[in-house]
Amino acid sequence: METPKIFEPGKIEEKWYAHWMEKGYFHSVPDNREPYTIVIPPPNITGVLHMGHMLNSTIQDVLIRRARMLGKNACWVPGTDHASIATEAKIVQKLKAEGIQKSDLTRDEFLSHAFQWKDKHGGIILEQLKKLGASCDWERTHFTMDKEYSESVVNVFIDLFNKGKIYRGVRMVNWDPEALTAVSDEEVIYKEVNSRLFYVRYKIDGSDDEWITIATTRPETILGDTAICVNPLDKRFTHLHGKSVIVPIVNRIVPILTDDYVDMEFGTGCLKITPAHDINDYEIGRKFNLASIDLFNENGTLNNNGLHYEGVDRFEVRKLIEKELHETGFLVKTEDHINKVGFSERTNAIIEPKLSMQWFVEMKDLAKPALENVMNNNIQFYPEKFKNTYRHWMENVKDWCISRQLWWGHRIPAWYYGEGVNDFVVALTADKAASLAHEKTGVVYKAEALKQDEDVLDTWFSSWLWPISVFNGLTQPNNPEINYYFPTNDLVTGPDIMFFWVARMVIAGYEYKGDLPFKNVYYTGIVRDKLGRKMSKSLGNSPDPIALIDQYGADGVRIGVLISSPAGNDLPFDTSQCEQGRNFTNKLWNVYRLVSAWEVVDFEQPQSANLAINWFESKFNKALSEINDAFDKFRISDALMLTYKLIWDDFCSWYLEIVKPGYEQPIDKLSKERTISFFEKLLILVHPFAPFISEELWHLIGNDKKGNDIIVASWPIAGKVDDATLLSFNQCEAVVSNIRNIRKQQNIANKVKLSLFVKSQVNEQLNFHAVIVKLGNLSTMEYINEDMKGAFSFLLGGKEFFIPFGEEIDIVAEKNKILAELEYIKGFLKSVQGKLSNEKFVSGAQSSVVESEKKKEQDALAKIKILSEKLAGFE
RNA sequence: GGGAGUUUAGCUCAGCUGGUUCAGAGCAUCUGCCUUACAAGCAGAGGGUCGGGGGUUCGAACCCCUCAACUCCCA
Repeated sequence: METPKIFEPGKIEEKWYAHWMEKGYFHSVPDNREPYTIVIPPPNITGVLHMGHMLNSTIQDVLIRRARMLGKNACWVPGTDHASIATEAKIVQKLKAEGIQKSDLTRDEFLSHAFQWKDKHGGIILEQLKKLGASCDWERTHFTMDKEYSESVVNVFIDLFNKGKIYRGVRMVNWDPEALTAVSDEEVIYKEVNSRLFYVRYKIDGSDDEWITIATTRPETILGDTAICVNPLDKRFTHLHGKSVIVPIVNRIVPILTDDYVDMEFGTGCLKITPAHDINDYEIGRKFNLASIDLFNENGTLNNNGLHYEGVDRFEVRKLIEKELHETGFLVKTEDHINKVGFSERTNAIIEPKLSMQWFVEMKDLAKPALENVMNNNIQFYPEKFKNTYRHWMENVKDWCISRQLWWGHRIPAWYYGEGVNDFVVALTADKAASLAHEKTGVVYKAEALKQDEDVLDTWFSSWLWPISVFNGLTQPNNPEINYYFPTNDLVTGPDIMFFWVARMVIAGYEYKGDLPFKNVYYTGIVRDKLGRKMSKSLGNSPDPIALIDQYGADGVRIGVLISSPAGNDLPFDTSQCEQGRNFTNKLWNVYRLVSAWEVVDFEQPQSANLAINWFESKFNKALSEINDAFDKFRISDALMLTYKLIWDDFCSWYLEIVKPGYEQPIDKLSKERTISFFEKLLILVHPFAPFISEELWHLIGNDKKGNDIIVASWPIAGKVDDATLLSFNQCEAVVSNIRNIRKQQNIANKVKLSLFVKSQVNEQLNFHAVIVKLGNLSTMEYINEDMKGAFSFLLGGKEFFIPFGEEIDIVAEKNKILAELEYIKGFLKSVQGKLSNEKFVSGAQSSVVESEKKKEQDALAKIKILSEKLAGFE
């Protein structure tokens, strides 16, 4: 059967993935090998695979596959995150489409809908990862709301509460009026928006016609003003200190305060204070003990403090109140203005700062070991620059609002026995709570009489336990698995969740295991499109990864996303990169086509082949050390590029071209064996990047019989490197290139055989004589002592090479070429001599540097001599 | 407003402690080849005042100052 010219990935991917699964290669159990563990950043169960996952997962798979080949017990734990806000929103939406309102359902009914949805759609993204070749230990798949996992989360809450690190209180929080929940500071995204600055005048209380003008971007909050404030140093307002103003529309009399928080340059230098709806105003309000007048309902409409605007949406009120202020003469003017507005990360609704009763984690003490151990590199960040960002956040860490007014998530284990603020206890079960309440109050409560907190916990309050809880490290402390796999080795994630997740996992690691959760954190960049835009659903600029895999093959896509994505750098993605990846797999395929077609006959190995084998042995070993080094430094793209060049340039373009016999000629046994053995090793190196084709070819070249698979083949050990061989091969390459160059310039067809003459002081053959003859397509290659006239020539390593002119030769062009070269060398000599004649250089520079300059001078002089003689030869 | 980072070929990036023919790689481009594994290929070539300016040094892509542009984080 004819082997197709083009590699067809679709045919083999499923086959090998099923084979690997069947053999259980992905599954890990603790043994006496060294563990190598990665926990996947669990994607949202609502998610479908996007390019960010592709990048992230490919990197993890590369690391895992290489570790497996290095003989480690590789364990990549997959799973999904319940993603409370995103998922709840999705389910609410879905129910709405079916004509069901969330408010019509009980909590239990809603949750049953949610779990049904999860069971049906929750695993899509994991199935997609399989197409990519991800070698996750699927038997270990976890979900952040699994029974045992949930137990860990709730217990951690109880534990932190008992340690006094969790408290409940009324604070200014970020309110998402669409999701109807509080969110953490990290879930607010500030964006610049075009808005307007409204100048509104307030009448000074007790005056006839004296006014003060404030500037605000939020005129609708005027109804909640309880003061206005100026800078104490602002001379414009000194005469008003201690007076009061009348707030328009509500006609409330509020004081004029002074505080240096107020920026004299901004607006009018006079600020209205609405403590209920702005974090800074809130602080000022606390300082001056001002009343907070809450204006908004949970959904962003105005409440009964909004007077005639009650029930109207906050942005609608902004328009209406502008009109009213204008008509009543309070609005002085408006200006266009750019300001930063907070948006909800999940719903994109504009966040409303709102006072509310929530649960918080006190972060300050918890953060200490987490900061320390990153700063001292116990946990290493790649790239290191992210340490700065991390430190900045940790040093200014704020308390973490962890309660969410949602149903989908881990319900807060607080039980209320009364109406008072402190009438609650925290416990795992109602029974336990009842007895605690009894202890606390002396009153006997029935478990059924207690009311559990309605709120659930922030998703990240469960994700931060991920590296511990996927091994049940909290529910079964010191079980063999947690002891074996934890701390995990590497974490691969995006810098965008450094605070949400990475920092908090580090905190949890130290708090609950007294140890780091992972040793290295590799931050990937953001995948962007050709135009540099972030890939997103709304822009529609994100290619469908599965479609890409269908088009280019999983291996091609993996190479495509890795080929230019150094750690921490954004990846400007273009499908042409997948094309490059696919072309590379095709190249590998054709190596197989070539080598497999060689017919072996027993004859003596040609010298050129022998030389090539010796050279490639060294070349391979050298490249292998470089590749290992790149991996050790998490320079994955470099490792790939080194592998790519080793295969394409060194192996295919040089080695195979030397070894390969002429058309329909047989090959000797030894050369074929050695070639296949090199190819095997190269396939191993390429396997982490291109698992499917490497497995396929591994079997096609005969490893079927041995019954082993490349996925568990041993990573090669770098052997001896003979530098002298590498050096002389470089020379050989240069000679061949020069010959080809002359062919090209003179339009001499490749088929035409040439003669090459080498003039050399020492009368010995070049090391790679036979190789040059073969690749240069030479009829003869001879050594001479005299210059040759009537020939093209080039200089290399102190030797002069001549190719006699054939017929139609352009003498003038040849002469000009030599002249140009001479010119260049003379310039070079001048700069070298300039250095050497500079006394400061000779005395100041290291002697080795001076020596090398002297050597350069000698070489240049010799070259000039040769070129001048050559030129004379044309006369 | 505060902080961090980036700027090297058309694009994406390497370039270590300032010193070797150090200005590099891949892709893209151009030229010639359907040569017998691969045209998804082969061979060859061109292309950069290292963001601008100043300084330190015998010597600067690299160190210092300054200006500019961009990116990210925080408020």
